[in-house]
Amino acid sequence: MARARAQLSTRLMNVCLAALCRSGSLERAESVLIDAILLGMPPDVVTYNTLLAAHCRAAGLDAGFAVLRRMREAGVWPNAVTYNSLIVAASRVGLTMRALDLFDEMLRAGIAPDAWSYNVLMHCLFRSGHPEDAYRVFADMAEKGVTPCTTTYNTLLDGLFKAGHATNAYRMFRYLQRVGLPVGIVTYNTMINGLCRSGKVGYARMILRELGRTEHTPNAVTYTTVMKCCFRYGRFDQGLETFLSLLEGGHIPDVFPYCTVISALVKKGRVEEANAYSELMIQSGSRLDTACYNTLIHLRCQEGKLDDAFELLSMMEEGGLESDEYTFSILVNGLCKLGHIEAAEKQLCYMEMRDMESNVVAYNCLVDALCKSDQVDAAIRLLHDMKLKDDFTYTSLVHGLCRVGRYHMASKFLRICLREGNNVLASAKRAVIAGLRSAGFKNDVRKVRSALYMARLLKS
DNA sequence: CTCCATCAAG
Repeated sequence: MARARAQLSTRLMNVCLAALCRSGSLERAESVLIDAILLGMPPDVVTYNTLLAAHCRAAGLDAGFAVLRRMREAGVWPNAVTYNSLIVAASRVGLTMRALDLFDEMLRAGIAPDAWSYNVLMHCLFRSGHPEDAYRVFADMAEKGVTPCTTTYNTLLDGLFKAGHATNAYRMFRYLQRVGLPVGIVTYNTMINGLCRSGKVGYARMILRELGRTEHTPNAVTYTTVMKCCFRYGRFDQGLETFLSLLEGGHIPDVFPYCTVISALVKKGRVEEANAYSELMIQSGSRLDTACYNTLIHLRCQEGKLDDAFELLSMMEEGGLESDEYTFSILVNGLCKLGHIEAAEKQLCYMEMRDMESNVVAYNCLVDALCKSDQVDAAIRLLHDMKLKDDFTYTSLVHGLCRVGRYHMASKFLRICLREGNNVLASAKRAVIAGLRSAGFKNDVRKVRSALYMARLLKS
């Protein structure tokens, strides 16, 4: 009887704890735990799992491990949910090997992975660019007799699209429908998004129409996906209408639609409307994350209000949000466009100090700005600092070199670029060939042509 | 009662 009462109160405490964790009051959740122990309510595995997931979200994987130690000290054994949360935390920061190790550790500890374990592992492998391993996990799941759920299929479909297998994803979707496997609104959203991004707009429209004939209700994600698709394919007014129809439906519970429409407006130079929707987003009461701030900073830069942009940056950092590679590329781009090349270089230095995983876009902005202001040699020097270069890097550089008449150097970089497996825009290729020809470098024209031919062969 | 999937930012 006393035991039953203790279990009931533990359950109540867990509900309370989960609510506090959800609202971000981790400290209060911890003090509730202390009070509960003092009052004789023993924490159980759910209590610790709740705290573990919250700590992982707030402070990362190591904070999660600290909770794992605490639960072991309290004599509470971790279960599949515990490991699932840790795997997610590892996956979130790109620690794929760590996630795989945790999965193995779970097996060694005699804890049977559930569908969620397989789902999170699959997702981790897809997002780290290992689709083949993800498919293997899916096969392994079936072999171990764990039934895939909606999330499993949704993860798989999205992964197929992201790995460039749109046709396979489409077939898989039809298969799921045919055999009556779970297909929900997330599945439809995944399909519409994937088809759009892989250029199969007609198919995307077909799936959207099909969605309208089902009992599933399109949600904010559906609207955002459709909007983005419109903006992508130049149907600006249609995209804006989609946003407005979502707005008419009442309160938008999500920042995604706002960010989508604001950046589309900024790109069009319609900053007044962008400002109006920024206000709505801020007033909507949703918590602004780094992407929201980045969108707003981009808007300020585009307006030429650099002081306001940097003020937003400090607001964001004071709010406990970290700037990311998007923030830096937006700032570098904004500074360059307003002629503050040195300040842009300073931002790149900050970025180097932060040791961010991807800085190629920020570098590209500066390379492009240097090339456009005829400081091609400075751009070439900058290229040496870049760990990774892409098509944009070389397109800017090749165009820049052609503009100042250095066609030989341009052809040299074009060939380096092709050798590295990169490419440049067709306009840059034409500029090089036309330039070489006009300068009478017949030999170079031949070399460039054969390099382009080789690159095409290797592609197919 | 606790853990996963779809949409936004250059």
